[in-house]
Amino acid sequence: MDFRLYNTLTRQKEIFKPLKAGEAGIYTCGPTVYLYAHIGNMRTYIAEDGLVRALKFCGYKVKRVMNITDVGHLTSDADTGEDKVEASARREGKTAWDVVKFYTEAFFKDFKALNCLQPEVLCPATEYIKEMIDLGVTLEKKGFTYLIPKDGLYFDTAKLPDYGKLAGKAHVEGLREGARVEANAEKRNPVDFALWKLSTPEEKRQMEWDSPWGKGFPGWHMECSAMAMKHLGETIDIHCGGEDHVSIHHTNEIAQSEGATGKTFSNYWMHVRFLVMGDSGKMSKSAGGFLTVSSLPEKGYDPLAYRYYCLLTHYRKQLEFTWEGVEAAARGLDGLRALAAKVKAEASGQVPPADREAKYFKDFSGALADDVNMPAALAVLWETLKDQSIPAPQRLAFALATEAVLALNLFAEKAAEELPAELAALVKEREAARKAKDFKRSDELRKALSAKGVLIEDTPNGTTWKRTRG
RNA sequence: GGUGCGGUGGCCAAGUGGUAAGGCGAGAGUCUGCAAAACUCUUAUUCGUGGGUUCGAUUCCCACCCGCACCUCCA
Repeated sequence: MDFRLYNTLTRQKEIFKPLKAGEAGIYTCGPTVYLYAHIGNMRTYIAEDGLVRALKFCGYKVKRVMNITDVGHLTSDADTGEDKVEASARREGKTAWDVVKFYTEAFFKDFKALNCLQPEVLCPATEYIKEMIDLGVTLEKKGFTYLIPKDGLYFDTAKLPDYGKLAGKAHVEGLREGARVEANAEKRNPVDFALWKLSTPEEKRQMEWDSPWGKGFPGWHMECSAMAMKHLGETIDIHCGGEDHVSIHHTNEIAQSEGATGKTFSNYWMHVRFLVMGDSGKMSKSAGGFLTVSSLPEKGYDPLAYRYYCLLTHYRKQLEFTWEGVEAAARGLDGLRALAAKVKAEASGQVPPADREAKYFKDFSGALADDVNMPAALAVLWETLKDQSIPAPQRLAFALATEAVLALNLFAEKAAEELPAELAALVKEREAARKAKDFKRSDELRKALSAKGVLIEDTPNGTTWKRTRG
């Protein structure tokens, strides 16, 4: 089956043709570790995880490379401002290296909580300084660069005829004409960007390295070009990232890489649209109040309810975040798990291999292969699990198979929850009252428990309870 | 100012040139002391507005209205 992917470069869905049959080399822009990642960031990682898992499900051997930006990302993309990591270190009174370590660990904690697969290769930018310098030297030799004294080595975008092809020529022309105030008048073109920034005496950087141009640190775009080519070759299959990277970061990666090699940098570009906050404004790091993955359990939600929420909307459509939406997703996921548990019980221990020739299986993989259409894939799962005409063991086998791509812990055993002694006593008292047919007292107690977030359920096998969210 | 995207039932959301997946919610029934849970059923002749192409458009084209994002730090 053909795997189709929307390619930002051509603005259309294309059949994915890998460089090596059956394999996919993917580079995904990772986090800048100067602060916690927020749930908007995580939407992108969930979508990329979906791509990786979908390709694997469809039989591809995937090598995913993800960078950790631990140096060189300035507070402004115009190559001005402070290095984010250095700024964060100063703010928190830590060393830059401690900041990086702390937020890298925090990131992967969230990453795992959302069931994102660990990338095959992880690369911190600070471990690839040599590769970045080499790339700068190559570009310099080929005449793509110029040096601004006491500032840095810059890429001359006028030297690359198709500069800006990813974002669209007209778009780059718009930038060139300077809709924005140009912060650095010494640049030859407003869209030129730094390959290497020189340390300045007043700056007192914690992270800096020697280079042919002087002591300093790499420009933000350098790491992705250097590391992607190091691990995946001069041309890679798929490059992913958030939609904001189209016009600057990825455009400049292309400029650096293609300038240096003369070859196509990436055959396919996949961009995930933003999660936006409905009422509380923009989801951004600079805005301060942003939600992290840990906000979810704090509100009583399984982080995977957020994964499900993201999967419910196609990655190329803007997703508006609301707590109501998370609630609906959480209920949906609960329902899906309950359905899965029921099917498992019906299957009574039988787990045959999944029938890959069955219509539902093909529908499911077809949805994945159609530009990673997760909402459609989920619909297939729901319909299949409910379809009584399919033997339960077959449905179970299918559900288990879909976990490889949906990763929603459908069959997770719920940890036995303990109720505080006083509430447990109320549950017992109510059960006794109910047995004695004292329904008035029984209903009072049920109401009281409900007010404390405990929902009573009377089953033929006795009374049970469960926590409600709140 | 530049670029791009979207408007589908109460809400979220797939989708297609031949008459609308799925989820949440809601309503009815079964069950229950009553509930809850579960199960069954129901819930858009209609896809922003106005034109056009077509035997036929929600799906293609044009115009318009509305909303949003990116180009500032973002994924």
